[in-house]
Amino acid sequence: MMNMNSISGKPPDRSEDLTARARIRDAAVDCFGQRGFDVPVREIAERAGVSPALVMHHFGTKAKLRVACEEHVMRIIREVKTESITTKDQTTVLHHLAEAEEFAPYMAFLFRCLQAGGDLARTLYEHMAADIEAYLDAGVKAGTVRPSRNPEARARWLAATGGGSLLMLVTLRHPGPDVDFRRVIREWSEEFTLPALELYTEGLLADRSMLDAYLLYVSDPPEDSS
Amino acid sequence: MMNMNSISGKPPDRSEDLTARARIRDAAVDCFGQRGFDVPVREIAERAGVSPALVMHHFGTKAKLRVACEEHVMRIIREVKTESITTKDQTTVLHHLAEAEEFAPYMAFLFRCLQAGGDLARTLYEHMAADIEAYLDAGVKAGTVRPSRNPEARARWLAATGGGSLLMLVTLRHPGPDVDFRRVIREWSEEFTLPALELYTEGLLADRSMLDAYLLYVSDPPEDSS
DNA sequence: GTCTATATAATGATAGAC
DNA sequence: GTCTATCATTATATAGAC
Repeated sequence: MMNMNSISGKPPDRSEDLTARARIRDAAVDCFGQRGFDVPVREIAERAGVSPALVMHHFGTKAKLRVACEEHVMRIIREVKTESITTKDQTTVLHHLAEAEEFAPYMAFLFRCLQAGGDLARTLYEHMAADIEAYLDAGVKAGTVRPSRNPEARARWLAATGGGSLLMLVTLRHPGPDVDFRRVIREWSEEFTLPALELYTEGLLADRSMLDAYLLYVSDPPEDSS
Repeated sequence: MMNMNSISGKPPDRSEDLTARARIRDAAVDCFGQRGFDVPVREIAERAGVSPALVMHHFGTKAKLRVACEEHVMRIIREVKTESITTKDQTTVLHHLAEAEEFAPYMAFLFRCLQAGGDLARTLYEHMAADIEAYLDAGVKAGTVRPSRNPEARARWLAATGGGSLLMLVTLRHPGPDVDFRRVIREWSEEFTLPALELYTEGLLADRSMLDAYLLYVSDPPEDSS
């Protein structure tokens, strides 16, 4: 559970012999991830070792630069996912990514997307939910996971609570611009693994009355006042 | 569970016969809540019906204006909470607040604080966790809630997942500046009540192996490599 | 392709009249 | 207390030389 740096494939090329365009894009991914999307173009240019004007020359606007970063990161994630497709455990791929040193910038970037909203955030959320659903479905078939009345809703809830609680920890504990993403993941694990596992295993409510009342309520709604 | 607009006390005075200072502060609460803390001072002034210079005259800087808003909102929340102290059900006070029309601006503001981080966000989070812990503790004593190995951690997890999932929905579904907070709450309920209740009642994992393995792991850690 | 220099726009904040 | 007018800063984006 703790030392599975088993992501084999090529760590994305970050060597110095890249085109300026690629260097700018990589610098932008780093800056956006560390400091959020409010980071000035000047800083991205500085990190890439070029002038601010060259950034605009290659990408037109800051918004387009961001889109290019999103596409690039998504492509990498997709590659890693399809590459580890043989691994049964799709769900924890993101977790492994978070622990692997060389993918830290991409994880930070994805996190900023989740924080800022937008198309990529929605896509990411859907992917997380779909992965969780498939994973749980396999568990149900294997008998290790309880079946659900609505597996899709359950997966979405798990994605929202998992990602959301992480989002919460970051905004609470890292008010400054720079986020040590791996540290947050560690804090999250230390603080929440016990209660989560406990609740996932034993539940929270001692009796079924609330659930039954809700099921009765939705099966026979009083009146629709929308 | 669905029509408890039972918050009796005075809806905060929003009439037109307020000092300009109070009108500016109220306008700021509205703007910050709807549009986030990036809203220009000019817009706050416009909504308050005064010049931007008057805003600075009364509050010095935008940051101080924000602090004044935070203090004002916290004072109102505190009043409502102490007022409904006789109600056993402290946890759902915030939920009722969210549904009550006249408190919507304050809830939106609090949400923006949670989204932006800072001192108030931490305070809010601690309050949520403390309320939940007290509520669950009463449930444990009454026999309706299962006991936990670490009630405080459980309460914090519930606060983080609850607030975090809401945060997630907002950033995903409301990319624009304006947020219809009550609508998000409604979506959240419709989408997540079933899976949450199901999981809280029946659990997720069919057997105890993961929990037991974790408990064994923490009781006898392999080696500390920090 | 890459740079320096500059235009343009937005925003927080100030000066000073009334 | 309240306003108009303005400043200073910062950001994105452009123009044009090399």
